[in-house]
Amino acid sequence: MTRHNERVTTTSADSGRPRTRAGGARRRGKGSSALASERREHLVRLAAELFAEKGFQATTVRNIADEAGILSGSLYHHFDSKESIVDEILTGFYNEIMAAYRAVLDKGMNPRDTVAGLVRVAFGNLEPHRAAITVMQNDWNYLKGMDRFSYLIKSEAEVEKMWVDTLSAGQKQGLFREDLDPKLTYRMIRDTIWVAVRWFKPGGRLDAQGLADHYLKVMFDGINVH
Amino acid sequence: MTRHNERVTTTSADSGRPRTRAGGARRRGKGSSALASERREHLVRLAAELFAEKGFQATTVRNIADEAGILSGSLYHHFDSKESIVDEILTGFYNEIMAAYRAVLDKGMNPRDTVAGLVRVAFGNLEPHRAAITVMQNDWNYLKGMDRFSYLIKSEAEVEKMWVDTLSAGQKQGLFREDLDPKLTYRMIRDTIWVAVRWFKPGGRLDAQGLADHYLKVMFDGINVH
Amino acid sequence: MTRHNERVTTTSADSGRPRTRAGGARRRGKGSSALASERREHLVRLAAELFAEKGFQATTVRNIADEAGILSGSLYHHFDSKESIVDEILTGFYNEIMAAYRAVLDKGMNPRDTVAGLVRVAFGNLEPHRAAITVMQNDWNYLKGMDRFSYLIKSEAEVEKMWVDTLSAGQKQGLFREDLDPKLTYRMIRDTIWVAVRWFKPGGRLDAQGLADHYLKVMFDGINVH
Amino acid sequence: MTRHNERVTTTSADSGRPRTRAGGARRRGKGSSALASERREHLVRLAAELFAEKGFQATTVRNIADEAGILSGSLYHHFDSKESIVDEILTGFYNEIMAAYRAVLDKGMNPRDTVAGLVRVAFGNLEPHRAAITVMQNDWNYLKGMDRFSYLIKSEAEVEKMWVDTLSAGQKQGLFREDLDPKLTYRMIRDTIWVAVRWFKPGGRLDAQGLADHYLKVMFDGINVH
DNA sequence: CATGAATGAGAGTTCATTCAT
DNA sequence: GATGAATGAACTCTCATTCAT
Repeated sequence: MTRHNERVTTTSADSGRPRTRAGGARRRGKGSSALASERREHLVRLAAELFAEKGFQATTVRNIADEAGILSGSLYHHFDSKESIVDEILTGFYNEIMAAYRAVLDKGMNPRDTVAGLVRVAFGNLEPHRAAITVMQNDWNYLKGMDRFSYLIKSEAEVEKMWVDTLSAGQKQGLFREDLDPKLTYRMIRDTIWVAVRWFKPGGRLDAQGLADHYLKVMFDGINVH
Repeated sequence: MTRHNERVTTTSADSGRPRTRAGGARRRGKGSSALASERREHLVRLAAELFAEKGFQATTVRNIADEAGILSGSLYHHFDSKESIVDEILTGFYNEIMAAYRAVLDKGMNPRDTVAGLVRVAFGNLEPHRAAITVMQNDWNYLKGMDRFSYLIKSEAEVEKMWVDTLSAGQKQGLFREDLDPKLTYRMIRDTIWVAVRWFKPGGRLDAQGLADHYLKVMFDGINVH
Repeated sequence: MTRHNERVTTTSADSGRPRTRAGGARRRGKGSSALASERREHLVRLAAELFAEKGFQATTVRNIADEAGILSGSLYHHFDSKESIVDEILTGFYNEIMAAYRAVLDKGMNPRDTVAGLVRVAFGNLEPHRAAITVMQNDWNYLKGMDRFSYLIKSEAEVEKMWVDTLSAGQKQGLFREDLDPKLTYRMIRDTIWVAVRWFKPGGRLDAQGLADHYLKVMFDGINVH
Repeated sequence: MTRHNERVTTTSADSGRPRTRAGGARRRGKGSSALASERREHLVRLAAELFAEKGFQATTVRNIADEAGILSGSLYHHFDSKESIVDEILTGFYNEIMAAYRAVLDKGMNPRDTVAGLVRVAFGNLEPHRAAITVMQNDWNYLKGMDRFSYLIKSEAEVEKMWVDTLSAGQKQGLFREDLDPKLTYRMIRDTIWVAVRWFKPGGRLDAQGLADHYLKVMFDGINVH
């Protein structure tokens, strides 16, 4: 359970991604396991901050180790590799947001309320998953080249389908304008939300839900006076 | 004329940024200058493509040299450093877009048309400056830490002022809704436009101006049916 | 305790010289420290030999690593840079000799005996600090250009003061000829001693103290028969 | 006559040192030859200044070319290599000083006056050959490793013989103290003179001959009051 | 004679990773 | 679990030198 590189993706079968050093015998009592897990999560959080601040490539494993007060080699007791750390960060984010998105859809609301719900979910993740989202924004171009992260592409495709279906349904029901390209519209909405992570400061003038409200206003009715 | 590190920033006084190796006597005839400049620009374009594709850090100078069919050391005949190449890319982009933005403002149109004009300028740069914009999107977090690129921050501030002033004027004239935060709105608009570079493919279904039209519709009137 | 770049200069306050990579948390037990220090000193000695033999610039870090039987990159586990190695070499030498000089002065002998004492101290360092002195003689011109080594200039000034004061006092007391320029005389003495490192071979006909005796004879009474 | 790498050593047969590119046909009218020679000498002087200031290794051919207002490649119209430039500098110095030393010996004076003459010759070269002497002092360790400069070692041996013979003769004639080692004494004298180049400033309080006088006083009679 | 572009070897340095203790 | 030493590959950059124009 606390093996290296653990990732539970609820969406895709965890097929075929490599799992280095997996075979070794590693059993432990329950108590220490929990402690180990805590330590591990702590390290992941430290790493996430650094990745967000300086970028994945620019962050060295020594940076992370320094922050944790250990030597860089010692990190390899907890993680297979630098990649597996960022993997853990992103997986955590994706698991949560996918579940939240599905919960919105499962409510079976009308398309307008569904869209509002999805937007609120996204903005709601801005604070708790700030680091993961920042990494996605800044380092996606680099990470996407690695087989290991192909699951992100799959999840992204699933999210796109959720949105496009909802937007199209909204058009059919006369809620949304007919002259919009659902795919294009989705992309704009998505990007606008996530990119906010670059300047959003928790504890600033507006909190995440205030931002969501502001954004929904513009998105639904535009900036013009009608 | 063909000195290393040449950059003409129309905005900021070019004060104090280092100009390596420039000191020596270097005067030249005339004809060769144009040829040298062509070669140089060719190399810059090659580098821009690679930076856009793989990221600034992940692109090695050998990658660039390989692409140009020369050895990595030979690049240093044309450029001081890897940084000075990306500098040239970004400066070219900023010089052009700043001039275009100012031209829009100088027309003295009403705020709505001005906003439309600014948006069209931005989308219009998506194709010719695709690489530069991609680098800005993906590597900004890394580049911003370097003194050398502080001019980008200055330019960015100037652009923000253009937008915020225009949006505020529009609100005063009753063109834009009063309940919008101009600064927040600007940021959303800005990010939404630039981030499009990630998926925009020249020669696709919509060209840049088609995108601009689509975007202006949503921005001005929202996705709702009124 | 075993941090990189450690240097204890007893003369100058260690103000403001950079201490790369030092920031991270780094605390240690005790026993290993001594071993680490031994390894480090061994490497410093190897490097010193090479610097003395081939010059600082002409000695590559790969040369040093080869001599130590490791890879060049591994040196950076122990030292920040090539410069920090030579720094360590020179600091060790300066700390020792400054202390020895001060000890001579603290005895409060008459100027003639003091001068003799200083000369003997200098010659006495020829063997144990042969490499450092050689580097000072051959590479000073290069090293003096670096901020990092400004402490050498300060120490040198302090030494000059010791000598000039002693020589002047000797003149006042009628021990040394009045028609000598103390500063000029000091420089001649100093250079004559240190430059001997170029041909002095430990285990040769004369040992360092034999040399000192020979030199003192010439210095005090000249080569003429009186 | 104006071929690359020209060196006329009056001492040693110019045996076997490589002469790159020597074969090529290169004839010229007398007038242009003189001009070329002037240009060449100018470049050598520029290079000598730089070598003296920064050291041979630390001076790049670009440094030299910059100083001359040309491109680095253009230097190779005048010289085979960086080494051949320093060779020219040192050869010029050695030719002159060897001739001057021999002239002193040829006067057949008594050993004391001969020693004084040799010392004055040496100090007299401090100003006109400051750069060459500086290079010898600072870069000798590096240059001595190259076959090309073996002639320096030969000349040095010849000079040593001149001195040692003179000092020994002086001892036999009862002019110099018996308890001195001639070889050791010679080395001290030699080093003390040349090393003065490090701090000797033309136009300072003492000119070269003033320095020589000061030095001869100390050397002959010591610093003690008798 | 000079230019300008390129070569090719090698420099110092970085860094993810391994592993015996 | 952690240390500390090391690996090995790669990186940016430098520089003497060559040569077609």
